[in-house]
Amino acid sequence: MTGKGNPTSLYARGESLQRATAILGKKWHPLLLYTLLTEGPQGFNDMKSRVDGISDKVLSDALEDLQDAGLVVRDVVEDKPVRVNYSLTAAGEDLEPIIEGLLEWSHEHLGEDG
Amino acid sequence: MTGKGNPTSLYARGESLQRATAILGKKWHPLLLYTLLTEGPQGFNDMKSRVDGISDKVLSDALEDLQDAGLVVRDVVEDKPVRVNYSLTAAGEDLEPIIEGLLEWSHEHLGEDG
DNA sequence: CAGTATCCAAATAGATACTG
DNA sequence: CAGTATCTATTTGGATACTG
Repeated sequence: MTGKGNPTSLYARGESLQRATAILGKKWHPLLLYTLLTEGPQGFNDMKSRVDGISDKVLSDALEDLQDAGLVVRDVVEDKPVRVNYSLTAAGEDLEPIIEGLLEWSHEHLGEDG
Repeated sequence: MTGKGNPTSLYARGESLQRATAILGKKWHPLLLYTLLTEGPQGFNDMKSRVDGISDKVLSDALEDLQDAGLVVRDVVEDKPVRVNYSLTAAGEDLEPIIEGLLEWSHEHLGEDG
């Protein structure tokens, strides 16, 4: 019980929590981050083929969002054809234990299969 | 690197992740859980006054959703007026380390204030 | 290969008023 | 105290087609 009896700090924590879950709560974001964590830096189509069911537009939007949030970096390799590489920032990598925890919690309490 | 080179297991993990974040990604859920974690079991209006900016309807919907997910239990104490008490299930309590991790991550990477 | 442009459907959240 | 009923606004996600 960390903040017992202190509504102000509860409020401040609420803002932090909401800023964090505004990212992890997007439908595809955790999975995209997890893909980068486990499969390493990769291109647009690599991610698309690994993340089952995502469309071009949604993947594009999601990656942009993750860049804006500072979790992912995009770098363009000027070849022909152009290659683009997505990888995690330190902030993105620091989510690993949280994502693993989520996975474990999900298995324990929501079951292995849907 | 746990699932390297195995798209099938990555896919299975994706489903687990999405079931977990379908809960934690709702705007108010993590904060409601955190309130129950730090302030203990409490009534509807207690939660409402602690969670800044939430409306009756949204709180009501959220609590129902958390019950359906098996994270929160609601019990009615038949007094006059009726008292209702919300508390966490074991599954709800097991989210504590994850929520703390999220909070810590948020402070480190998103800053203390907005 | 790596996306954009449109257009559309569904899901969430919020304001306001009312109830036992 | 503990909600429900409406109605609306906003945010996401998705299908399809096209581009350098």
